[in-house]
Amino acid sequence: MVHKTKGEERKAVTATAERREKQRAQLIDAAERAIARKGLDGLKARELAQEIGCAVGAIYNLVQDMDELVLRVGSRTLARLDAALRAAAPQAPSSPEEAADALVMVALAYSTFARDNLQLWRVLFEHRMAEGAPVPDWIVSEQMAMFRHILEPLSVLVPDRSEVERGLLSRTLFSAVHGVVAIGLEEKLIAVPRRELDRQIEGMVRLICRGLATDR
Amino acid sequence: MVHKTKGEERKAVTATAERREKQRAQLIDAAERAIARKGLDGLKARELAQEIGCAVGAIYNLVQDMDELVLRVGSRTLARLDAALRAAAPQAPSSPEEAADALVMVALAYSTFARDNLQLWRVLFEHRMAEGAPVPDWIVSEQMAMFRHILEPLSVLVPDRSEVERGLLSRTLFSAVHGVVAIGLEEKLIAVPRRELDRQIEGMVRLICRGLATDR
DNA sequence: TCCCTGATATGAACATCGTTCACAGCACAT
DNA sequence: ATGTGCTGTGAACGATGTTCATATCAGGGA
Repeated sequence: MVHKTKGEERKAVTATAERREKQRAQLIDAAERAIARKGLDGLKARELAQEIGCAVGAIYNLVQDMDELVLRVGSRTLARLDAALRAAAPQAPSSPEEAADALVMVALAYSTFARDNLQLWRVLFEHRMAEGAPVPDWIVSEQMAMFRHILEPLSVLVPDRSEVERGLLSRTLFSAVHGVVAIGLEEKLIAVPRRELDRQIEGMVRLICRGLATDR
Repeated sequence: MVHKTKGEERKAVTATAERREKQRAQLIDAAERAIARKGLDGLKARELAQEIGCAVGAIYNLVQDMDELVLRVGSRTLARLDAALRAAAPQAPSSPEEAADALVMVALAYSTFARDNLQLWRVLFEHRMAEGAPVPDWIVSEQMAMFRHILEPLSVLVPDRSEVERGLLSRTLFSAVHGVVAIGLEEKLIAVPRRELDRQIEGMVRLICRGLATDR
């Protein structure tokens, strides 16, 4: 086939690429299950190959790296987390009190999600790119999207502050809640019972909200 | 040597054990340097062996595991962190205002330490025990000791709350600051400049302190 | 219908880990 | 001097991610 038109190429590509896309989905599914069950270190190329029924080498036709695979699983997790946070505070608050409630709800939803998806959630923060770390930009934008769930109630709570100020604040608030959850679920320390953890989270968020609302 | 007295045994042991202890210190030094320079993944048994001038197998006479080595490095880091936090708030505060200042100082010292010892600091939280994870109890007690730097000012700030309540609060406060620092230093997201990070930390701690002080 | 060619799948091979182990050498008591 | 128990040695082992020569296949032209 010396001469190959665009159309022929596309047809040929779509024919095989369909299978490929399906198998790629299977691969990500398998990887997701493996991580959820055995953690990030439990992800083995050979096990995945066996599970989706192909040779080890074939994986590298579906995905460039193991890193890319982890990233794609992370993307799914991030999407589910986003949905969970959205469900926690469906409509925009119309008063500072509602805003505070919304922030508490989002924070507790975050805690619940992390607990229910412990291993997958950990991957979002544990995983580090190898060496030169050319972080894909779609990851960055996905991360930013998560702050939105905090940014909206925050805009109701402190409407007088500047946009960038609220951006920083939302990031700080998210990070604080994340820290409490992360260390609370860390079994290296004495585990905190769920009730207490949720109580601490709510208390902290309310303290910050009250402080923000009554700020000079 | 059918019969060996206690004295003989001790003498024999101390003779070789002295070298061993010295070499073990060298090993931990080398591991610390390696981690500080190249991160936890840059810690290789063969490189360590070459650096301290022994065979790979000899490492396992000085240390049971690579895990134990990481733990020992972590212990050192924790000790330095403890010293840094102690230096940040030397004397016990005598008023709620001083207590709040002390907490801010400790939080900023934490941020500074994390920034200046990024890789070593990360190991404290990244590292996970293999499988059955029999976490050594000296690690736990060392971790608890860190909360003390927060617990003391907190006792001045909210002297009416119960002991256990303050314990939980100190843990929560630590976790919140840790979260802000951890995500702030994460290069997977857009890096936050140091000034802004410190400002956010101070702002958050002051908000929480004010909320605690004026709590009904 | 029958190749022939370019893409794809295969799994053995490779590099690199942590860890183990049979063996050599050494220090020291006898 | 001599044997004996400890200790250092580095080759070997078992995993692991990744690559690559080779086999297989799909599908379009005579």
